[in-house]
Amino acid sequence: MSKDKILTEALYLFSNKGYEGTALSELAERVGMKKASIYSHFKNKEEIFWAVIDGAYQEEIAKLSRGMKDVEHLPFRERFHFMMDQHVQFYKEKDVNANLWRRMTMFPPEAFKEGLKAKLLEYEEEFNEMIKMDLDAAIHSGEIREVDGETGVAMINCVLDGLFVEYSYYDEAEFNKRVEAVKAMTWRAFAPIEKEGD
Amino acid sequence: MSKDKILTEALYLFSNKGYEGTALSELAERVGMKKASIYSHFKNKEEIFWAVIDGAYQEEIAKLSRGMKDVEHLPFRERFHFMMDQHVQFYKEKDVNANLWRRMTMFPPEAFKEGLKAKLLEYEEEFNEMIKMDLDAAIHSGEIREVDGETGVAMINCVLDGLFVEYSYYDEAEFNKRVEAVKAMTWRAFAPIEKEGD
DNA sequence: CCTACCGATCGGTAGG
DNA sequence: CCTACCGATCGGTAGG
Repeated sequence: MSKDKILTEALYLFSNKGYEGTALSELAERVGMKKASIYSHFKNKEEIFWAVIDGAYQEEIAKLSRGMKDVEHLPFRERFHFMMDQHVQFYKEKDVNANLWRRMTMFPPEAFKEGLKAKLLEYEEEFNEMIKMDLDAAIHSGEIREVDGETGVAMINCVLDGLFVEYSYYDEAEFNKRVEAVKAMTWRAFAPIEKEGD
Repeated sequence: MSKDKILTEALYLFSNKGYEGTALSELAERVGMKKASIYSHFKNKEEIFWAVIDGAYQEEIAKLSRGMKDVEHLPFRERFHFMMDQHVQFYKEKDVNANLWRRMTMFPPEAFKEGLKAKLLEYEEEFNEMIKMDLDAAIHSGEIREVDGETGVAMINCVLDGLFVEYSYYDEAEFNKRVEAVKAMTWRAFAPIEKEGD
């Protein structure tokens, strides 16, 4: 369907050039139609924008809970590494989605600022709730050191955000080295005192 | 001088609206002259861009080495907290500079990508070299746990990058809570095993 | 889904 | 530092 094709190409362009940086003429060319024809499918550029954002958001929420289900039987340390790797993998392979997220988080088009913020906080709350429960369980089983739930969650969020940024300015090899370093160091912050990890 | 005024206002606009998002007509209006008059001071928009970037870069380098000098006599743990706070302070107060940095790191205008990357890596190398020496000294004096230099540097960079991003999407109070959490947890990753910090 | 067009705005120039 | 203008491109519409 043409409508889907428009959304796919719009995702690509918004992700790489931003909202204002994307011309409908270029979008039309990628889709293989004339600019005016886009208006048979969408009311205006803004409507395309929200359709793209909603699509990306749904996809992420689904992926998140799918990923969590897969590993709930593993020991915490492995869950931790898995979660880090999953996010890193996401930064790498679904460049379009991750990039769109990056852009809209940090530099939302002025007019859509409020709406975007709401969507992002919604996502984060869901994520935080999952992590906090996970940490509590790991503390009780002695798999990690005592830590306040919010503090642990804040730390994990922060290193993920850091890697999120760094992916866009290091080459692949350097980035991979940094991911391993950060995983090891973050683990040291959580690890029980007696049995030192690495 | 009008030229300085142009640069000041251009810094503000590039920082808040990006390069392509800044119209020379708006810049002129802020400066208090007509658009065409800008061309008596600069060859074109691109020349304004590089003048702004160079100014911001020089300012950062100067601030970095000034800050480091101030604290070299303190114990590592305090140096560590100071360095974190200094960066956070920078994110907060010089919103223009930090925001420009954020933008140009993550979403450089296509044409200036290469030039910007070079400048950023230059800055980072300087920063990394300072941190690595600092870590080595702290390991020798037993103030922190044994850690590979690059690994430690990568960790510090990552949490700073994470906070860098997060500043733009939390409110002040929430952000401050996160800064404290991340400082405490990062310190746990570096702290000696015997004497637990917090 | 197209041709043909709109008013507005962009970066930049001529000429003073 | 200004008035007056340029060609190109923007999002969007009329009418089929």
